[in-house]
Amino acid sequence: MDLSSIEIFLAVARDRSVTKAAKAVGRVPSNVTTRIQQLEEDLNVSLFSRDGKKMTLTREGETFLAYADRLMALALEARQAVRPLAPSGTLRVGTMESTAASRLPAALTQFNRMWPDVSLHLTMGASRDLARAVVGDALDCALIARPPKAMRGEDADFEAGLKALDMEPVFVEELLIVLPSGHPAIKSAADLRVGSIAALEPGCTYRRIAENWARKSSALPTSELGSYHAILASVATGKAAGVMPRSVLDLMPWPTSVQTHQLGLVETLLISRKNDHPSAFNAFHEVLSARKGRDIRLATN
Amino acid sequence: MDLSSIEIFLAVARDRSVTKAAKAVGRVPSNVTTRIQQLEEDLNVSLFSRDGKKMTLTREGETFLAYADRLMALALEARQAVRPLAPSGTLRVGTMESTAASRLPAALTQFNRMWPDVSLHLTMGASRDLARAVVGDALDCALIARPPKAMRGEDADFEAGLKALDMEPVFVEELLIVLPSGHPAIKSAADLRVGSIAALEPGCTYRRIAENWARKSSALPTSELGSYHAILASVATGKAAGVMPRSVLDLMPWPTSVQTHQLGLVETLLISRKNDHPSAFNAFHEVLSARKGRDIRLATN
DNA sequence: CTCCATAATTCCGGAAATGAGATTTTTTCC
DNA sequence: GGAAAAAATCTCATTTCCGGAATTATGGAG
Repeated sequence: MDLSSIEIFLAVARDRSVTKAAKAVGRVPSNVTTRIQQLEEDLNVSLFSRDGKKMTLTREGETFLAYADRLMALALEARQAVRPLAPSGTLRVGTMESTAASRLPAALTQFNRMWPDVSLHLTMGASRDLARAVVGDALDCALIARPPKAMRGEDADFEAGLKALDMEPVFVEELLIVLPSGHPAIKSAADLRVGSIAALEPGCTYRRIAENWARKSSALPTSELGSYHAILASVATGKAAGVMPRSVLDLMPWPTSVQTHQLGLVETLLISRKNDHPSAFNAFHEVLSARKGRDIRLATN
Repeated sequence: MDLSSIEIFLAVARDRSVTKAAKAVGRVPSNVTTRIQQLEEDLNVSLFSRDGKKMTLTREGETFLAYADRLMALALEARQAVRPLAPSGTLRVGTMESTAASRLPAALTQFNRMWPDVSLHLTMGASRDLARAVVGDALDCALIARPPKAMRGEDADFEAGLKALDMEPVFVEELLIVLPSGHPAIKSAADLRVGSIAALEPGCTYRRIAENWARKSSALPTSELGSYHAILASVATGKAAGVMPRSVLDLMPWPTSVQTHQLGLVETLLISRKNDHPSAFNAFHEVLSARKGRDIRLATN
């Protein structure tokens, strides 16, 4: 029994879907299928009942889920416990607005409980600026979104800066275009019936992805707003289409009255300077890694 | 982090030796070394201090040991918990005298605590007879010693019977010739200054191994006794050399006053009919497997 | 002090497990 | 009934893992 199998199991159990779980843990679906099958064979019990496309836990799966959670928690605790010098001092973490809203609350709570002696300094910003700050030692690490492969050529500086850094994927976000409530479904930016695209700062990767997508088939201007709440308010007026990951949208008070269009999946990376990993950073890294498959994914169906 | 690495870690931690741990978990020493190194790298901490040939736990190793134990226990509990139908009824287990004495007490206690509804029927006997009983459905499973490769040809019937069974190694025993207290050290059977070799029944694998060894350089008769206590008493008279695994000798009341000679390592196998694994058997199998690296090895140094 | 036996590590080749894609099958939704 | 989507299956390249041989290091005996 391998702890990575258990991580995969947890993801499938939560998402009730091989495909989604695969995205969440950064693997390919066929692989997830086989790992689950191996686990089932190893335990000699069927963990999921395959009702067509849905994967629902069997009764045995439910009981195993409880143990799986405890095993992961215990493994994390073990990792943290053997740290020779208890992390202390300050850790300067940079984060995107969206990650701060959706993913960090739980993780930071956990981290604080484990290492109360570390004082966390959170800085919000766009991916570009955060990366620069890490390179320039103004931050110890940051959570950023890297543009998808196809767009990497456009911002050579950014990419060059990343070369000097350690990077590790910790989350996967589904990036959305959010449309006003009455707006018809769209296939491409040409179908947009709004006056602008509402996004955050220019250095924001999500904004760049959206602009890149829009540019192909329309000439909409971008209107710059300060927060995701402001963006959604702007969408609510009917004048703009917003850009945000699903995890953020799911937190918002208007759950149903918006139409969305998928722009694709974007990884969130934890970046840090190579060979400069203070104990507090490693602890933070471990806490984030342990949450990989485990975060609440709110009402994806 | 892989649970098999943790099993290996536990073995090394207990034995303070890569070589012994390798035997205990049924692997080759180089492999054990690598797995420990991987674990250390993964945790980014040094678990053992290599003082020459000894492997002693570091302080971090000590704290990890506690977690390792809990992880293995939790994993076993998880396995047992998902069993769809709780084992019940009876399980007929055959065992060698030696295994019953040294290895089973702890395992059976644990098993009884977990599955009080299973009534265990223990039968003691020689490996040959036990194997026959399993084939003939007089037992559900048995713990036997298989002759080492070199001797397999001699008892074709026995080997043929095993072909029809599932086999899995669960323990490794160090087989010894036990000499009377004043007896000089020996290199081979030719150096023996006793009248006979004291062993159990003819079907006993340990006896056969000893006879095979003796035959090469002496013509000593075998005197057959009914129990290991009887054998040791016979050795104490100075007239015989006894045959028994170290784990049994270690349990005996005369710890120091005997001289021993190593005959080699012999695996203890759990055998069962193929495709005939009642729930209670699987539970028993899991309990034994989980103890692989964990049993108390008494004063090997 | 040197040689020898023992233990750990390193090195290397074959075997097994893993993961990514392509393909197939099944199900659900039009 | 057909199209879309999801899971399972298959294949292949890659990685990892394991066992055995060679190497290094240590402690003990002469």
